[in-house]
Amino acid sequence: MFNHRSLWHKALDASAWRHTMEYPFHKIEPKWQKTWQERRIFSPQEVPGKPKYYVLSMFPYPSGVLHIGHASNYAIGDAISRLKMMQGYAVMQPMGYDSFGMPAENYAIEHNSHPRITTEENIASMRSQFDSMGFGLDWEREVSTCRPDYYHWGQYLFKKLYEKGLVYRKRSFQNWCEACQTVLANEQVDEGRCWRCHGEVNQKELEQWYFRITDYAEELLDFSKMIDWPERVIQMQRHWIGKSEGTRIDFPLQEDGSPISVFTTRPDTVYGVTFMALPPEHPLVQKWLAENPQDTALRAFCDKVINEDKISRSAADTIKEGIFSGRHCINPLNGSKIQIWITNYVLMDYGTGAVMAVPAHDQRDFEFARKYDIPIQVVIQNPEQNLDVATMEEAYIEPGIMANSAPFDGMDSEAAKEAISKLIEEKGYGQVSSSYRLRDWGISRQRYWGTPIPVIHCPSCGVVLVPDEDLPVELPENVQVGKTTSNPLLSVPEWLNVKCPGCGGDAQRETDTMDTFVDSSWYYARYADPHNSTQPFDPAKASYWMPVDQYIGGIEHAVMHLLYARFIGKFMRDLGWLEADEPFQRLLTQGMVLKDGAKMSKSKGNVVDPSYIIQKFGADTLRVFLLFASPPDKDVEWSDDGIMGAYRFLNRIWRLISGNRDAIQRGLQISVSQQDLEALDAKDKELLYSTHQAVKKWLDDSLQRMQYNTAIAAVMEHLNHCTAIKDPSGLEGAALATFASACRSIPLMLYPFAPHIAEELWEMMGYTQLLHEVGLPQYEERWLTRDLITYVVQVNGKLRGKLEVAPDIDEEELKTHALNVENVQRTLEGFVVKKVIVIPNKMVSIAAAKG
RNA sequence: GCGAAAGUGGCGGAACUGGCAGACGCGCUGGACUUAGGAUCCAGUAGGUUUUUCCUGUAGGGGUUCAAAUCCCCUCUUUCGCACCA
Repeated sequence: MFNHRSLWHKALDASAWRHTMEYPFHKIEPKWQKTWQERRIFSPQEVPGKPKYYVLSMFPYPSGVLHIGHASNYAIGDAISRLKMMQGYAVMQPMGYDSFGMPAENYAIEHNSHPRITTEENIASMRSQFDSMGFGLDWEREVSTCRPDYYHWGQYLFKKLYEKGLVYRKRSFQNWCEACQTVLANEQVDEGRCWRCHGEVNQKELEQWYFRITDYAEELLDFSKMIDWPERVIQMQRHWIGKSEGTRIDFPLQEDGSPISVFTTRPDTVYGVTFMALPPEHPLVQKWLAENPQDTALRAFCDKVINEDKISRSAADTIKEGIFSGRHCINPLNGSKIQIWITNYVLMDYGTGAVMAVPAHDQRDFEFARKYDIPIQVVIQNPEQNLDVATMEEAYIEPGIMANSAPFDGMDSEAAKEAISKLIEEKGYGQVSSSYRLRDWGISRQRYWGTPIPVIHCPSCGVVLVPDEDLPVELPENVQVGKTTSNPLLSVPEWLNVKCPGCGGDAQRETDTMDTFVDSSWYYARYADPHNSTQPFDPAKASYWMPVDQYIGGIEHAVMHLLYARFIGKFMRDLGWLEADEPFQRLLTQGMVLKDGAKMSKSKGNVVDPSYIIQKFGADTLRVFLLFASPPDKDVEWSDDGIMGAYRFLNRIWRLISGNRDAIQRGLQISVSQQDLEALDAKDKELLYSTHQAVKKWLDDSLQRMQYNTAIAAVMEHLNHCTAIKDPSGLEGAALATFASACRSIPLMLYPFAPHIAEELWEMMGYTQLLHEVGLPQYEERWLTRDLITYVVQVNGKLRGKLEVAPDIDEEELKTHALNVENVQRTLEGFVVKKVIVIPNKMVSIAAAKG
């Protein structure tokens, strides 16, 4: 907590109490939270014709403790939400819990309890912490992914995907985390380690369920439907999908003519193929192994490579190794005989899982060929320096002039790419195609605490989907969590063994559960109709609320969650459940809260507990600090002094308004004419100008730019102007009215950031409406421009004087004035004026040369 | 290695389309009120200087412009993403 200073611990010391600044946030905050809740202002209904605004912050895993990062994240969402409420939108800001998954299971093991119990306890505890922050969340729409009424529809969605051919099962080598005892999707492996526990990941052959996200690869590359997504996230997704265009070519095997398919982006190098590279996992290799059990050298090599962990195998600097298979295939273009090698550097799950190796023009193939003395054939000549196989030290990967490529010799290689592809298609050797880095999404997890996959395995019928009327397939309760080494659901026979819905014979349930990213890939739509018990949601309600107007979450979800959610969103659209092509119109990736430059974590011992801050300084202080410290998409550096600054700011406001309560109330009753205002003396008129300017800046920063730090700065600046008025109670007439209306704007501008104190001050001024009903503060154009404008005068780019003139001054007159400024005259001595440039309302710039 | 973003006081950060660099806050310095200060109020706070008067200054170097933190080129540093993707 506050370990580098102990100042505030003294704040609770009674002897020092009387001098400590203090506004009654302890009373105010619960009061308004209760009022909001009673009046249900955060539970919007669908009102046809009323514009809606859907603000969604990524739902948390219910750890039981509200972290400062949550506070920061949801403070941003709440600011947007309340701003939109002031603007008159029907605002929905729901909240729920991503409550399935390993952490919940591990937490229960740790506490020797059941995840259902610990999860519900944690949810209750988080709920009260959310409320103590004063977030405007619609709890009537709460969802929790681990409850049967939610995962029922996840199972239903699985069935729909299955029926549309987007689910399949495949036996293959998987990323296996030994610590978590489960498989991981490729996206969940980070530098060869588990994204959650950072344990080592190795390869295990398993049968797994997959979602065919690759069917949507092309559409997922279309980002044109988003209004405002960070370019960074789009780039990351684009790169993750990794489309490359090229050609698929079939190389017939010498022995029986059956084809080996390769994918290449360099069809122009096809005459330079000198060997074929296959990974040990390739089906052909597996077939050869099965047919020739006596080939121990091949067997040993394959076993070794497959069992090598993925980190070292996939690292770019791993030494390339291979073994000659003893077999050959034929290059269909020139009939040459090509050796087939089994290697450790080809990936089974990219392209076709086989590579035509062109050592002269691919660095990896080059290294391999040099190591094993495989011939190298130059087919693209470097126009600047002739390539010689004998002396080449690296592959030549640039374009050049075709050589040793029969009919294409002398052609430019870029042109040859197309010509050769065309020839390949004409002759039926292959076809032009695209390949994606994106893999299908493996959703099976060998864990207990997840959505059961609604499938029954029947010895005679095979895979049978659980009928709709039997959904949800509920998780059994009596599982010895943490006590099983294999799939936990296998240990519950009364759940496991069922009758086949097809033939009525003995059958077994699927014991894998779904990746929790499945749960979070459609929750945004469930919020539109969270209690529907006959379908995932009513499409009519979804049509009102969807898409999400503003989605907020961490950059860590740039690829996984956001890509999966887009995929399922598009699928639900294709089913006719949703109308929008994209579920999230705008995306804000908020920054992290750092302390001492590092992410807060228990292990580093630099965690700040938000409830401690709320208790000492109030939720409004915490929110103002978090929003003021930096723009929403940047990291926030935690600062104890910064908290004090925010607290001081709110106290100053409190003193200003509560201290001048009567004057303000009186001033608000006075009706003033335009003439009265025009006649104000300079000091009071200045307050009028600065009020309108502050409101304008505030509106701009908070609504257009979503830059709350500067919006709050505008309020602070405005406060400074208000407190500069020394004796407000002595004011009267238009001057008092001006002061009162300057003060009146403060709660309005504070509301999205510090809603409790804002409501209290508003009430103190004698108003009875809640602030979101009042609407946004307004400004008038007239009071943005002062009677006199200050022009800066520059000579050759340097500030040489200032000029106070009327806003409607004639340009020529202004130039004359500028040239006559004393200091300007002095600077211009010995110079000839070449040009005078006027920037309206800002400056006069004089270009002069020695003369 | 490839790609992207960023670099501004002691600190967090402002400066939106090129137009007074350092808004606002923190911290610091001095003062006021005080038994006291961790409250509050006032003044100051980029560096230098001849301290109402000019010079330098937005990672460094060049360029475009009347005018550059902002645009262009090169270099350096940091962060992030990807990393045998054929």
